[in-house]
Amino acid sequence: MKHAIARWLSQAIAQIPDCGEDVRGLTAQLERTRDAAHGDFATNWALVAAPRAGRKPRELAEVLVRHLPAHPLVAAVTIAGPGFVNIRLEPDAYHQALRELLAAGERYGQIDFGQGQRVLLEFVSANPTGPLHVGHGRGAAYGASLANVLRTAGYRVECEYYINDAGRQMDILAASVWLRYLELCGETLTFPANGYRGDYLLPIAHDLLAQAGMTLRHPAAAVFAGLPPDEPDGGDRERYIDALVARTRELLGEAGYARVFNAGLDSILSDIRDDLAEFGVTYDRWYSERSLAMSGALEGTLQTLRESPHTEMRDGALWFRATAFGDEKDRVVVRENGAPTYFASDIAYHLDKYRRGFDRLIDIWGADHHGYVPRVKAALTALGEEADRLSVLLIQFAILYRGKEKVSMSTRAGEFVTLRELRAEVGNDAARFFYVLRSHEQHLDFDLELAKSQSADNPVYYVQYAHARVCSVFGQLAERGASFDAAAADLAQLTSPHETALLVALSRYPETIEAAARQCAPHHLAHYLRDLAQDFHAYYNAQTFLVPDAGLRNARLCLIAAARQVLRNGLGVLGVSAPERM
RNA sequence: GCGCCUGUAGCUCAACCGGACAGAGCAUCGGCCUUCUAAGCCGAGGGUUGCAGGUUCGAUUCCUGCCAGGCGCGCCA
Repeated sequence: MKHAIARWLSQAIAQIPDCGEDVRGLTAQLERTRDAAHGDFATNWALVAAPRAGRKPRELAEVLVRHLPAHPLVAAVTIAGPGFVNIRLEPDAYHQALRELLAAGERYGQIDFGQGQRVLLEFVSANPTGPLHVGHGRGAAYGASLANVLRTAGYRVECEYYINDAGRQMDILAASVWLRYLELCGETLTFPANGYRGDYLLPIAHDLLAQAGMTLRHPAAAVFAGLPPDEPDGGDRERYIDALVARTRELLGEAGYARVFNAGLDSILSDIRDDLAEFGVTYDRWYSERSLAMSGALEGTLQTLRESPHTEMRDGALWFRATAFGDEKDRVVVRENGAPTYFASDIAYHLDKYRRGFDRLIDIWGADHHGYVPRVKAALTALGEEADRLSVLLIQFAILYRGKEKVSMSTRAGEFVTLRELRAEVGNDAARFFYVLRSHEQHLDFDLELAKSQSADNPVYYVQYAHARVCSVFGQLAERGASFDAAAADLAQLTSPHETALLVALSRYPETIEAAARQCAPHHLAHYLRDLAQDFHAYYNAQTFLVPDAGLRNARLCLIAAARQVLRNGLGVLGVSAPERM
């Protein structure tokens, strides 16, 4: 609907004589009016164009109005205020839109904004060193909802999870798994301060013991002999854990080490995968960091960097001159000891993404990684790629509350930490909805009590209840032995304020999808659905739908059937169920 | 110290590329179930958009400077 009006306007503007190209080329900004007295839509074209045309805004507005041809949907065009052009639609415009909505069904809201552009969306990508926590949950809900929003808006989206399965943290995990295994074998040992201490390693160690038996066992004395002191003994926890990792490798040999390493990785990764799948978050591809090394992509990238004028050897390490591309500091890509940094893998990974032919790359990162953005973009620029094709969306932290009380996020307190626990307590629907209720760049206060409450306070139930209520009305209709006949509906009778409000709200759905896609902001959709539910509930309380007059009854049923459709479509995009009864 | 983000009603947050009178929910107060689900509805009060300037027809939005909070500043990932 908005599209049609916008096209009509820009065509008229292009026809206006006595204006420069720059003025005619200005696309009209078309907005919904805030105040019904201003009609349905308003454009500020005359105000924006006036300075460039060297004419007064109101005068320009008059010229525009004179050049607007008649339009079947438009009832009146008026000039108001400093030079707004207000457009009032024919009531029938909304009735037509309602018919189109019902005909489109689950496709209603699918628009061509993205024009089939290919987008690669990478999100969560948490290190597979432990279960996902509530912070990852927000990234998961946001990423999955954004993927759906973009798909609905006409993009071809692929979702990807980058598995950080290389590097020091994974070695520490492997060593931690092995120590737990040794404990099960009967060895007595002191767990390292910097090891992974979580209980989730215990079943992994158990499985390892069940499958490998004692073949990986070494006496604790041999494991710890000659290691530097750990932190509790006045030593350095980092140096200690690195020595322990080296010892683990040495004693287990390549095959044994790989076995322990993979036991940890596979188990944790499949847990993450299941957790996300249960949360309605699925990926087209799980991309392994290790595969970059194995395929030679990493070495290839390093070679290109070495040969480029943008790196230099300094203190035995290979440095990338990031400062030449606007970063604060130069960055190491290959350490003095010959090992590539995480940054090196990340350059290779992003380069690979670019080469896979996407029009646009989107990375969703935790806000604590924001300092990392300039160096990645710098590296891509240095390697001749357009850094602008990559958008890094930073997602702020979620803070859990139980009522007024902040929930401690520390593992030790035994409070909520994992996404799995959160889902178990509040349910997937509430979790998905709450996570995307706020703008991603805003800190999120997540109230567990509210998310669980089955009341009007809870926006999830509020929206779902609207859907269930429509279903219930149709149930009643069937019980009374009547049926719904859209063709018999006399839509012209939908004239009450509640009906008008609902009609307008329904017509706004495609625009909401567009706004959410343009701004990568699924929260617009969540807010829209709440507003739509509100319009429906108000209507429900004010008027009876199942009236004797068949024309009116079917018209009202058309309207609420449309509301149900949009609620279902919108909730689907957010990954929230639309129950038929509650 | 430097860099990025955020300051909007008592609380949590919206405000589409700079638009018309800054909007919701919660909380507070007052009403509505013999009637399609009260997990609902109706009404009321509540604001110097952190502060001070600037840009212009117009600023919550853009610019500058302060103040407050968060995050980041590793040959970690």
